[in-house]
Formats: sequence, structure tokens, C-alpha cells
Amino acid sequence: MRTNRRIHKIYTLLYKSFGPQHWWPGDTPFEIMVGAILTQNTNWRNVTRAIDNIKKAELLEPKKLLKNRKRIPRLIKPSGFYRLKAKRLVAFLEYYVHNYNSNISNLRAKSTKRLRSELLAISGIGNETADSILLYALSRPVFVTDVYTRRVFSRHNIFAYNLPYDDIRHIFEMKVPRDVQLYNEYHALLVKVGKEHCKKNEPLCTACPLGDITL
DNA sequence: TGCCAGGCCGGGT
DNA sequence: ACCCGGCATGGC
Repeated sequence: MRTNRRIHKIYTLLYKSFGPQHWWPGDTPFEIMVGAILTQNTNWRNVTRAIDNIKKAELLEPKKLLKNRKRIPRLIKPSGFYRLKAKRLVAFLEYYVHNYNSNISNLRAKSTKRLRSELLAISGIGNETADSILLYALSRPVFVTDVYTRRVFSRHNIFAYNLPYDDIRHIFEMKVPRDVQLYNEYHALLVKVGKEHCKKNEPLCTACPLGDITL
């Protein structure tokens, strides 16, 4: 079967098995951006604790958070790497407040290409974080790759685990219709199946909805 | 108890 | 162009 058919079939199977995932969990674009940084190599549950702390302090607003930057490390402590992530969050806040007056409309006026390069220029924002912000906070049709994406697709021989990030992105953006909702759901479903059936150091999983079919 | 979690950076080869 | 150590908390 051709690769684009297999990629489509995987999506169909995942959607039938798990249903809509309702990503990104977060009430506002800004909350999504903050979550995208805090979830780097971290369990989402710990991120929700950190975001709850910011909410309780009534600081989940770019300018307020930037003014209270000294409080950030303690607030986000549950999300791990908290000194490092506080710096990364501040770097992003400075970019967003100083260059865009922390106004989402000003971000939305820019092209996806431009925004990606600006986000990647911020220390602490790499490929996955930048693209998560583009897809889930700004509704741009960008395919997000994470460790689960690599695991699931490499185990089904779609591509090699270590294929460079942009190569994977280009494959999907060529072979999958550039529809924001489709990209939203596909990435969320890959995380879902990855967590449940495609764990690290467990190569085979017979209970996986993708496990016993000819793709 | 050790391993894992929705990465990224900087330095070394 | 890769490869690696560091970063840190909470769940299982």
C-alpha cells in the first residue's frame, strides 16, 4: 500500500478506536502557549498543576506574568525543570509583549513561516514547541511531531525513528490534506495511542488498534 | 525502586 | 551532521 494511504488508514483506525481528543486542553491561546513550553519532556498532569498555580495567582496574562517574573519559578515548580522553564517562559513573554503588545491579533496577522522562524529564534523554543503553538494556539495547518509520532510511525515502518524533524513535517504536509482540525486530531491521537500502546522499551503491543492489521 | 513523562540547549566529536 | 549530559518534579 502506498505511504499516503497507510498514513490515512492509521488516522482512520485511531479515530475509530479513540474518538475525538478535544485538544489542546486549555481555555485560551495564551494558556496553550504557556502549556506548550511547560510540557517539554514532562507529564501533562504536572503541567496542569503549574498552570493552576499561575491561575490561582491571577497571573495567567502576558503582561502581568512578565511583571511578576520572579514568582514564575515557584509557580511552575510542579512541571519540572522549573528554573530552566521559567527562563524559557520569560523569553517567550518578552517576545510576545515587546514585539506584539501581547495581542493575539497581531500574531495572527503574520505568516506561518515567519512566525515559526521567530519562535525558533527564542531560546527554549524548538521545533515541537513552536509547531504546537502554531497549530493549537494559532490554528495553522502544521503537523507536529513528538516522540510518540516517531515511535508509532517507525514501528509501522512509515519512516525511520531518527528522521529529521522537518523531513517528517514535510512528508505529512505533502501527503495529508492541510486541514487544521485534521492535524489537530492526528497529533492528539498519536499521543493517545503512544501512551496506551506504544511505550518506551516495549516494542510490541498486541492490544494496539494498529498492531494486528496490514497497513 | 527505578524508569518515565506531549524537549531543548550547548559543548564535543 | 550527529551524540550526549543536564535540567527536576510527581506517578506508577
